[in-house]
Amino acid sequence: MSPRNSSRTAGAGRASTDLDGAGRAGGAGAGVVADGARPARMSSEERRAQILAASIAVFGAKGYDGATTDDLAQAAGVSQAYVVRMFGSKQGLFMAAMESVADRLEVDFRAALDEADAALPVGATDEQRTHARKEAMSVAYLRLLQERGLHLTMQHAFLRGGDPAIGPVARASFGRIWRFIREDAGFDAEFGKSFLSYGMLLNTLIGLRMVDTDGTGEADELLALCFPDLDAVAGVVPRADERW
Amino acid sequence: MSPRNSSRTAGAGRASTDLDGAGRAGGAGAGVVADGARPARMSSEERRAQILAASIAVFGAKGYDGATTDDLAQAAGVSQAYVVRMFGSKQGLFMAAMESVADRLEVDFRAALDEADAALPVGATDEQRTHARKEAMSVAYLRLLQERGLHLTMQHAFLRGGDPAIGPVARASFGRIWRFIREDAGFDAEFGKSFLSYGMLLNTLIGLRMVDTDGTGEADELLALCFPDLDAVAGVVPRADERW
DNA sequence: CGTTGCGGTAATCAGTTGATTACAACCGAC
DNA sequence: GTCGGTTGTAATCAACTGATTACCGCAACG
Repeated sequence: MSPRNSSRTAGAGRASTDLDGAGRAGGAGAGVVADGARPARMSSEERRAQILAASIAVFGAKGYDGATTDDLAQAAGVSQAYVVRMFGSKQGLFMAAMESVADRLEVDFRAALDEADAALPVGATDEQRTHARKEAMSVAYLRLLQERGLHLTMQHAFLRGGDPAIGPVARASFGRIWRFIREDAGFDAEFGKSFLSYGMLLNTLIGLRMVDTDGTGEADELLALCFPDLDAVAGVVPRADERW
Repeated sequence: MSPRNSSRTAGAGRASTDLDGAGRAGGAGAGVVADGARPARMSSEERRAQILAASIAVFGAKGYDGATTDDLAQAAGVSQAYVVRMFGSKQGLFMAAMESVADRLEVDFRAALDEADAALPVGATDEQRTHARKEAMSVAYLRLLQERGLHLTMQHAFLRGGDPAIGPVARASFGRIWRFIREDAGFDAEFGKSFLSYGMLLNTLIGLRMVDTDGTGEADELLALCFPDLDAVAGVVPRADERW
């Protein structure tokens, strides 16, 4: 009966009425294009990446239960039916998103450590090296705030340990990060604990949208302690009024 | 048409997780009773407390979006319509639950500090006293694991900063705890930060249901570091297979 | 040329779910 | 004993949502 929620259909508008110019887009490039933009056909691999990125943003803002497959689809610019089919289910998409997040964390951490090593002056002590590497980890973690929703998607996943399907994936992701810190990076357990603690506190402050709520200043003393460069962060972090 | 989900009605549904003693005795009988038992009429104040306790357990396990008003009602042993009417809306109930959690945290922290002071040997140094008080905070926080769902309800609330109604309540609760640590308890900001960090990491591990998943042992080195008495905790914390 | 496969959507279904309404049982006060 | 405020419920509504189905259009290929 009802045409379903107005925007359940795919974003780019006119789909079926395509008859007109029907133009066609430059095949090869498959650019992101904006313009008056065509729906643009792309490889399923590209679409997959696009949907994953959009999902991370949306899941981060609304959580697993709070995000509808329609939200996800709209954010990615495709139809609701498509996301469901491509990932089998909303659950499948969430698990893929979480794995994507863990991948990204590992990649960025590894790169940060390599850079820290490369930037080390010749003849630096082990202690100096370790310190630089620890610092690099934190910086990398904060820099990832630019990846919309990454921290919060992770946080939402970490609350779903009781889900028979998602739980194992979430634990595995957490486990990977821990293993990276201990084995690949070679930090001691004590640092591992405090680094993760710090990370979870940051995630919490972000989830609370405390960075920015310039009003009350509930605990901006804590904010200042947690975010070395608060101003820089404030421009990137999700705002309180931004439902998403 | 359909009589709604079988258990949407109240029925003699078992009282929530909390022992029957629950909030305390007080009232004349108000037995929880089992038997063939009548639902038993109670004062709205008692009901309110009962629903709140049940809600903390359920919201902790399923989150705000994941918990249905029917889940909440069943856990409290009342009808779905009743919880909605008593708190106005599911949102209202969640906000009340979060405030209840913050109250409980503050009360227990305060009591723990008082006890620590009382237990201090005469002539103890300031440093000894501070150390004992810090230790008492952590112990109190872990002991609160017995309050089913408290940590996870908090954690869920901390992810809803973007909600126009819940966000302010969540931030206020967090702010209260921070203010308690800094002003009432008088700890320095550095401790405040590391205490909260530790707390958020604990909440994460609990949300992941990592305590217990005896299987993989993803990161039990970390668990051992975080939980001073892991065995004691394992009996209380929600298990992975326990959807709620 | 046709046909086969794939990217992609509209329409729709079936099950949920928060809220509302109307009504029932109970208890204390007068 | 009955009247009124409460405690509490069954039934239902209207909206939403994840998934499924059936279909469209393009491109490459033989």
